[in-house]
Amino acid sequence: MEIEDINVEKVEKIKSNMPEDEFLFDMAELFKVFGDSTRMKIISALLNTELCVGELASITNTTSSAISHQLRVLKQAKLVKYRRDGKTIYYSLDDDHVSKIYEIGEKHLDE
Amino acid sequence: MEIEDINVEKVEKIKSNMPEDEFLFDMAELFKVFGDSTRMKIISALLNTELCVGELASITNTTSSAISHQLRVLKQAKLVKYRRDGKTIYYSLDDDHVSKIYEIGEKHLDE
DNA sequence: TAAACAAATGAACAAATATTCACATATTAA
DNA sequence: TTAATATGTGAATATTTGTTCATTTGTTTA
Repeated sequence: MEIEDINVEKVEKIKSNMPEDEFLFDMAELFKVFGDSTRMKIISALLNTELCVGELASITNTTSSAISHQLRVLKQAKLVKYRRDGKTIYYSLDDDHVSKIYEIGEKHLDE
Repeated sequence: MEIEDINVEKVEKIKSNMPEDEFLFDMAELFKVFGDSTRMKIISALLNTELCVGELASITNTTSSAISHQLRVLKQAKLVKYRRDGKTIYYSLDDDHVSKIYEIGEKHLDE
Protein backbone atom coordinates (compact mmCIF):
# COMPACT_ATOMS: atom_id res chain seq x y z
CA MET A 1 0.00 0.00 0.00
CA GLU A 2 1.48 3.30 -1.04
CA ILE A 3 1.39 6.60 0.70
CA GLU A 4 -1.06 8.01 -1.82
CA ASP A 5 -3.52 5.21 -1.12
CA ILE A 6 -3.42 5.76 2.59
CA ASN A 7 -4.07 9.45 2.03
CA VAL A 8 -6.96 8.80 -0.33
CA GLU A 9 -8.55 6.41 2.13
CA LYS A 10 -8.24 8.85 4.99
CA VAL A 11 -9.66 11.67 2.92
CA GLU A 12 -12.54 9.56 1.57
CA LYS A 13 -13.45 8.40 5.06
CA ILE A 14 -13.60 11.99 6.30
CA LYS A 15 -15.50 13.14 3.20
CA SER A 16 -18.17 10.51 3.73
CA ASN A 17 -18.62 11.59 7.33
CA MET A 18 -18.81 15.31 6.56
CA PRO A 19 -22.15 17.08 7.00
CA GLU A 20 -23.98 18.21 3.88
CA ASP A 21 -22.65 21.31 2.15
CA GLU A 22 -26.02 22.93 2.71
CA PHE A 23 -25.77 22.44 6.45
CA LEU A 24 -22.28 23.92 6.59
CA PHE A 25 -23.48 26.79 4.45
CA ASP A 26 -26.31 27.44 6.90
CA MET A 27 -23.89 27.27 9.82
CA ALA A 28 -21.69 29.87 8.15
CA GLU A 29 -24.72 32.04 7.45
CA LEU A 30 -25.71 31.83 11.11
CA PHE A 31 -22.32 32.92 12.42
CA LYS A 32 -22.08 35.61 9.76
CA VAL A 33 -24.93 37.29 11.62
CA PHE A 34 -22.75 37.48 14.74
CA GLY A 35 -19.86 38.75 12.63
CA ASP A 36 -20.72 42.42 12.46
CA SER A 37 -20.00 45.11 15.05
CA THR A 38 -23.40 46.75 14.86
CA ARG A 39 -25.26 43.47 15.21
CA MET A 40 -22.95 42.41 18.02
CA LYS A 41 -23.75 45.68 19.82
CA ILE A 42 -27.45 45.01 19.35
CA ILE A 43 -27.08 41.50 20.74
CA SER A 44 -25.03 42.72 23.67
CA ALA A 45 -27.61 45.40 24.50
CA LEU A 46 -30.43 42.87 24.30
CA LEU A 47 -28.74 40.40 26.66
CA ASN A 48 -30.54 41.84 29.68
CA THR A 49 -33.62 43.62 28.40
CA GLU A 50 -35.91 44.26 25.50
CA LEU A 51 -35.34 47.46 23.51
CA CYS A 52 -37.00 49.31 20.66
CA VAL A 53 -35.38 50.50 17.44
CA GLY A 54 -34.91 54.08 18.63
CA GLU A 55 -33.29 52.98 21.88
CA LEU A 56 -30.96 50.64 20.02
CA ALA A 57 -30.04 53.43 17.62
CA SER A 58 -29.21 55.69 20.54
CA ILE A 59 -27.21 53.03 22.37
CA THR A 60 -25.19 52.07 19.30
CA ASN A 61 -24.75 55.62 17.98
CA THR A 62 -26.26 54.80 14.63
CA THR A 63 -29.46 55.64 12.76
CA SER A 64 -32.82 53.95 13.19
CA SER A 65 -32.61 52.93 9.56
CA ALA A 66 -29.33 51.10 9.99
CA ILE A 67 -30.67 49.37 13.10
CA SER A 68 -33.84 48.38 11.31
CA HIS A 69 -31.85 46.85 8.48
CA GLN A 70 -29.73 44.87 10.93
CA LEU A 71 -32.72 43.77 13.00
CA ARG A 72 -34.16 42.27 9.85
CA VAL A 73 -31.03 40.16 9.50
CA LEU A 74 -31.26 39.11 13.14
CA LYS A 75 -34.95 38.27 12.72
CA GLN A 76 -34.31 36.16 9.63
CA ALA A 77 -31.73 34.17 11.58
CA LYS A 78 -34.27 33.77 14.39
CA LEU A 79 -31.90 35.38 16.84
CA VAL A 80 -34.36 38.06 17.94
CA LYS A 81 -38.11 38.19 18.36
CA TYR A 82 -40.36 41.21 18.80
CA ARG A 83 -43.63 42.47 20.14
CA ARG A 84 -45.54 45.59 19.20
CA ASP A 85 -46.74 48.09 21.80
CA GLY A 86 -48.56 50.85 19.99
CA LYS A 87 -46.16 52.60 17.64
CA THR A 88 -43.21 51.01 19.32
CA ILE A 89 -41.79 47.59 18.57
CA TYR A 90 -39.72 45.94 21.28
CA TYR A 91 -37.02 43.48 20.33
CA SER A 92 -35.50 40.78 22.50
CA LEU A 93 -33.26 37.75 22.06
CA ASP A 94 -35.16 34.78 20.66
CA ASP A 95 -33.59 31.87 22.54
CA ASP A 96 -30.73 31.12 24.89
CA HIS A 97 -28.46 29.90 22.10
CA VAL A 98 -27.66 33.52 21.44
CA SER A 99 -26.36 34.26 24.91
CA LYS A 100 -24.57 30.91 25.03
CA ILE A 101 -22.70 31.64 21.81
CA TYR A 102 -21.94 35.12 23.10
CA GLU A 103 -20.52 33.72 26.35
CA ILE A 104 -18.25 31.19 24.67
CA GLY A 105 -16.95 33.89 22.35
CA GLU A 106 -16.25 35.98 25.42
CA LYS A 107 -14.32 33.14 27.02
CA HIS A 108 -12.30 32.54 23.89
CA LEU A 109 -11.21 36.17 23.76
CA ASP A 110 -10.26 36.07 27.43
CA GLU A 111 -7.49 33.57 26.78
CA MET B 1 -41.35 62.76 34.69
CA GLU B 2 -42.00 62.57 30.99
CA ILE B 3 -41.75 59.67 28.65
CA GLU B 4 -38.63 61.10 27.03
CA ASP B 5 -36.87 61.27 30.38
CA ILE B 6 -37.65 57.69 31.24
CA ASN B 7 -36.30 56.65 27.86
CA VAL B 8 -33.10 58.65 28.30
CA GLU B 9 -32.50 57.15 31.72
CA LYS B 10 -33.06 53.62 30.47
CA VAL B 11 -30.77 54.18 27.51
CA GLU B 12 -28.04 55.81 29.61
CA LYS B 13 -28.12 52.99 32.11
CA ILE B 14 -27.71 50.40 29.37
CA LYS B 15 -25.02 52.45 27.65
CA SER B 16 -22.98 52.62 30.84
CA ASN B 17 -23.20 48.86 31.27
CA MET B 18 -22.26 48.05 27.68
CA PRO B 19 -18.88 46.42 27.03
CA GLU B 20 -16.22 48.50 25.31
CA ASP B 21 -16.63 49.03 21.58
CA GLU B 22 -13.26 47.36 21.07
CA PHE B 23 -14.45 44.21 22.83
CA LEU B 24 -17.61 44.02 20.74
CA PHE B 25 -15.51 44.63 17.63
CA ASP B 26 -13.25 41.71 18.60
CA MET B 27 -16.30 39.53 19.24
CA ALA B 28 -17.63 40.33 15.79
CA GLU B 29 -14.20 39.63 14.28
CA LEU B 30 -14.14 36.25 16.03
CA PHE B 31 -17.54 35.15 14.73
CA LYS B 32 -16.75 36.54 11.29
CA VAL B 33 -14.18 33.73 11.10
CA PHE B 34 -16.96 31.16 11.54
CA GLY B 35 -19.04 33.02 8.96
CA ASP B 36 -17.62 31.54 5.77
CA SER B 37 -18.49 28.23 4.13
CA THR B 38 -14.93 27.22 3.37
CA ARG B 39 -13.73 27.94 6.88
CA MET B 40 -16.77 26.18 8.33
CA LYS B 41 -15.92 23.12 6.21
CA ILE B 42 -12.35 23.24 7.50
CA ILE B 43 -13.57 23.46 11.09
CA SER B 44 -16.03 20.62 10.56
CA ALA B 45 -13.34 18.41 9.05
CA LEU B 46 -10.97 19.16 11.92
CA LEU B 47 -13.52 18.29 14.61
CA ASN B 48 -12.28 14.72 14.82
CA THR B 49 -8.76 14.66 13.47
CA GLU B 50 -5.78 16.67 12.38
CA LEU B 51 -5.36 17.29 8.65
CA CYS B 52 -2.80 18.86 6.34
CA VAL B 53 -3.44 21.54 3.72
CA GLY B 54 -3.62 19.12 0.80
CA GLU B 55 -6.08 16.87 2.58
CA LEU B 56 -8.26 19.83 3.49
CA ALA B 57 -8.16 21.02 -0.12
CA SER B 58 -9.29 17.60 -1.30
CA ILE B 59 -12.03 17.33 1.31
CA THR B 60 -13.41 20.78 0.59
CA ASN B 61 -12.99 20.62 -3.19
CA THR B 62 -10.88 23.76 -3.32
CA THR B 63 -7.25 24.62 -3.98
CA SER B 64 -4.39 24.39 -1.52
CA SER B 65 -3.91 28.09 -1.94
CA ALA B 66 -7.44 28.95 -0.91
CA ILE B 67 -7.15 26.63 2.08
CA SER B 68 -3.84 28.12 3.06
CA HIS B 69 -5.31 31.62 2.98
CA GLN B 70 -8.22 30.54 5.14
CA LEU B 71 -6.02 28.64 7.58
CA ARG B 72 -4.12 31.87 8.12
CA VAL B 73 -7.38 33.53 9.17
CA LEU B 74 -8.17 30.64 11.49
CA LYS B 75 -4.66 30.77 12.95
CA GLN B 76 -4.87 34.51 13.58
CA ALA B 77 -8.12 33.96 15.47
CA LYS B 78 -6.39 31.20 17.45
CA LEU B 79 -9.00 28.69 16.34
CA VAL B 80 -6.46 26.25 14.88
CA LYS B 81 -2.94 25.23 15.79
CA TYR B 82 -0.42 23.28 13.76
CA ARG B 83 2.64 21.04 13.86
CA ARG B 84 5.14 20.33 11.15
CA ASP B 85 6.07 16.80 10.12
CA GLY B 86 8.66 17.04 7.36
CA LYS B 87 7.15 18.80 4.38
CA THR B 88 3.67 18.40 5.76
CA ILE B 89 1.97 20.69 8.25
CA TYR B 90 -0.89 19.23 10.24
CA TYR B 91 -3.64 21.50 11.47
CA SER B 92 -6.01 20.86 14.34
CA LEU B 93 -8.53 22.82 16.41
CA ASP B 94 -6.83 24.98 19.00
CA ASP B 95 -9.23 24.70 21.93
CA ASP B 96 -12.63 23.31 22.81
CA HIS B 97 -14.35 26.67 22.38
CA VAL B 98 -14.40 25.96 18.68
CA SER B 99 -16.34 22.71 18.97
CA LYS B 100 -18.62 24.23 21.61
CA ILE B 101 -19.55 27.13 19.36
CA TYR B 102 -20.05 24.69 16.50
CA GLU B 103 -22.38 22.54 18.61
CA ILE B 104 -24.55 25.41 19.76
CA GLY B 105 -24.84 26.63 16.18
CA GLU B 106 -25.92 23.13 15.24
CA LYS B 107 -28.59 23.11 17.95
CA HIS B 108 -29.89 26.49 16.88
CA LEU B 109 -30.33 25.32 13.30
CA ASP B 110 -32.11 22.19 14.50
CA GLU B 111 -35.01 24.19 15.89
C1' DT C 1 23.32 20.50 -5.16
C1' DA C 2 19.24 20.02 -7.93
C1' DA C 3 14.68 18.38 -8.31
C1' DA C 4 10.32 17.50 -6.25
C1' DC C 5 6.79 18.32 -3.12
C1' DA C 6 3.98 20.97 0.47
C1' DA C 7 2.62 25.18 1.99
C1' DA C 8 2.55 30.32 2.15
C1' DT C 9 2.03 34.81 0.07
C1' DG C 10 1.00 39.18 -2.69
C1' DA C 11 -1.64 41.35 -6.15
C1' DA C 12 -5.79 41.59 -8.72
C1' DC C 13 -10.49 40.73 -9.59
C1' DA C 14 -15.20 39.60 -8.47
C1' DA C 15 -18.74 39.13 -5.24
C1' DA C 16 -20.90 40.21 -0.90
C1' DT C 17 -22.47 43.53 2.39
C1' DA C 18 -23.27 47.70 5.70
C1' DT C 19 -24.64 52.28 5.70
C1' DT C 20 -26.89 56.34 3.85
C1' DC C 21 -30.68 58.72 1.88
C1' DA C 22 -35.20 59.28 0.41
C1' DC C 23 -39.48 57.53 0.84
C1' DA C 24 -43.16 54.26 2.38
C1' DT C 25 -45.92 52.03 5.94
C1' DA C 26 -48.14 51.59 10.44
C1' DT C 27 -50.08 53.38 14.56
C1' DT C 28 -51.76 56.92 17.61
C1' DA C 29 -53.74 61.21 18.95
C1' DA C 30 -55.58 65.71 17.96
C1' DT D 1 -58.95 62.92 8.59
C1' DT D 2 -54.54 65.10 9.36
C1' DA D 3 -50.31 65.48 11.82
C1' DA D 4 -46.84 63.28 14.37
C1' DT D 5 -44.04 59.44 15.66
C1' DA D 6 -41.81 54.81 15.09
C1' DT D 7 -40.29 51.59 12.04
C1' DG D 8 -39.42 49.38 7.47
C1' DT D 9 -37.55 49.31 2.79
C1' DG D 10 -35.27 49.94 -1.91
C1' DA D 11 -31.53 51.79 -4.46
C1' DA D 12 -26.90 53.43 -4.56
C1' DT D 13 -22.32 53.69 -2.87
C1' DA D 14 -18.21 52.42 -0.53
C1' DT D 15 -15.87 48.94 1.73
C1' DT D 16 -14.72 44.36 2.82
C1' DT D 17 -13.46 39.92 1.60
C1' DG D 18 -12.67 35.18 -0.84
C1' DT D 19 -10.56 33.10 -4.67
C1' DT D 20 -7.33 32.74 -8.40
C1' DC D 21 -2.85 32.95 -10.38
C1' DA D 22 1.96 33.45 -10.26
C1' DT D 23 5.66 33.22 -7.42
C1' DT D 24 8.27 32.19 -3.16
C1' DT D 25 9.67 29.67 0.93
C1' DG D 26 10.72 25.54 3.42
C1' DT D 27 11.81 20.60 3.56
C1' DT D 28 13.22 16.16 1.81
C1' DT D 29 15.55 13.02 -1.18
C1' DA D 30 17.79 11.53 -5.37
